[in-house]
Amino acid sequence: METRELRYFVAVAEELHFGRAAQRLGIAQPPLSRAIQQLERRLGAALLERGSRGVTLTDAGSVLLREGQAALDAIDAAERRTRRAALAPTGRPGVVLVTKAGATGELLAKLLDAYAAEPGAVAVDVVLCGIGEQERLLRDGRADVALLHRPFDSTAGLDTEDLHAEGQVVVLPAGHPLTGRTHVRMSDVAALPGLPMPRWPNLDGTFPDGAGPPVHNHTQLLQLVALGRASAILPESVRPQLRNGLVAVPVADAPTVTTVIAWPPHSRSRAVAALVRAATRL
Amino acid sequence: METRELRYFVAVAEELHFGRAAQRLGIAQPPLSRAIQQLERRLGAALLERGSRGVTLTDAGSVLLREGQAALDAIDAAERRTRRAALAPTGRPGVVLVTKAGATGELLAKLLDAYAAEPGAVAVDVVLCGIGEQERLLRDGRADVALLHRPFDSTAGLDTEDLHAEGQVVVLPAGHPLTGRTHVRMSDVAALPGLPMPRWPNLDGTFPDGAGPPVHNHTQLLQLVALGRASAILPESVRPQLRNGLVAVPVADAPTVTTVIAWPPHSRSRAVAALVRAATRL
DNA sequence: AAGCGGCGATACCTCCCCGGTATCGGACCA
DNA sequence: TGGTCCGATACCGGGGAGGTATCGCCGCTT
Repeated sequence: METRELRYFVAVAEELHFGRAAQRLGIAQPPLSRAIQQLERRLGAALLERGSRGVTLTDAGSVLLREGQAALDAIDAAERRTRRAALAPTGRPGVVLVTKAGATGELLAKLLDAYAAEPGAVAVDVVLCGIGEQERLLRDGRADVALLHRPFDSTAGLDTEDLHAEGQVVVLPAGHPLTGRTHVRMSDVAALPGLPMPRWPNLDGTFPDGAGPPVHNHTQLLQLVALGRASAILPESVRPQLRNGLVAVPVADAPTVTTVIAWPPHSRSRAVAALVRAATRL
Repeated sequence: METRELRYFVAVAEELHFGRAAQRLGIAQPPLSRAIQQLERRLGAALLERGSRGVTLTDAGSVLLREGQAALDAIDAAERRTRRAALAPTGRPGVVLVTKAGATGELLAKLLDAYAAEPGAVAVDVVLCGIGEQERLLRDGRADVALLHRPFDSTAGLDTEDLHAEGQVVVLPAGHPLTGRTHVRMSDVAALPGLPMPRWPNLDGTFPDGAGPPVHNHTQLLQLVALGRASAILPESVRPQLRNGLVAVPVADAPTVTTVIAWPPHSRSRAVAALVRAATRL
């Protein structure tokens, strides 16, 4: 199977429309139709159901969509990492570390310090990205190592090492009745009148249904809490970042948040290994 | 990057010889040279060092070899799994389970029984393969789920669930002085005169250097032990398989062997999920 | 030192296949 | 029943992949 065919199929499978897929690929529609037919013939499998109501995926098509996306990511990763390796004349390319904006501030600073103090340390580019994007950045080669937070971030398909575990707190506007308590339970928070949990965007940018206000980052979120429009359950380590007017109360039965360092499983980079070693020694 | 280019590069990088690589690929040498040059130009990276003493890999080339092999495996997996999905008219393709020949006999039987008793169970093809091949079978789509043994098998890049932990025993010919002991230590075994540890083949079929006899499977190994030519450290569960003339003595400080069930991280197969659930309930 | 063999690069040719334009055919709709 | 939306088909042109022949370089031989 050629990557061209895979890219074509993934485009059609995502758009479920030959015309739009062709446009997105920058080619005309007829060659796209032909390429997909040819792919189906060579695989001996019907991938798409062409109905008058548009195009739908067959079971085999769904499999190829998932597996094909993973394969295309692997190819992108190969290309990117090769380019990066070639840029480093010393054989010591820099490392790209990715983490969520607004999280792990202190831990990240300590990690960078500890690593920089090691002999043979190389430059570390820190990339801050949106929710849920880290795994993709690691898989397609735009990043070499990530700081993730279980159970929020998926670590499937990555090698990880646990760094830090912490409980969670509910962040409330100052003066809220619950702020007097030494701790609360999840059920207390879920039932708060007028302070719904906010909604985070899905990977495709849309928002799930629900009552809470849509938010894109932690700053927005905390501002909404301060305005009395929302409540938020966050790891304890947000406490130092809380502005005046916000109070954090421990949630006894919220799941523990574990900060982990993660990297692609077949990584053989010395720099990543050293970074992981530094992290585990923190 | 096209898979054709990747395949060509991987062939050259593995052979370190354009002529042989071309032969292996079934093409002539000049187009291969051209394709590699073009790839290097497009990546803006030197991948190979052409010296009069043959071809060597640059740093960037090493990166592309590793990443490229992973990407090609992902593409093979996409193709194979799509084909398999298309063969199953009910949307319930069979599952391919892979494990080492001669190991996990009892556990595997129990697992297959437990899974078969579940509603909606599908056919399970059991593939027995050689040492160290399981990961590759999972990654390139020839298998869907595997039984592995830590710490011998690498589980990098796979999702796993622990099933069973056991100690190890040293297998000796009956009558050997150590067979009177209730347990031994690694240092006792390492120093045994005339009973060296056997050598297992590497992934490419060659054998590492050393004193022990080369072996390919457990039957060979146990026969050599019975002949007084070798000793072997194996998981406790081999005891029932031991023929007369062989004695097992627990090794107190040998690493614990954990049997795990493993599957590709992005697997969405219902059947694999059910199999894993059945396994964890054993 | 000249010859020779091994190996990758270059030159040049051919043909396939990819992509483009024009058009068709069926389904749904007013 | 004409319109239009959408994928398939027909046909054409150009680029690129692969083949053969040959070159250029290096190291070995005697």
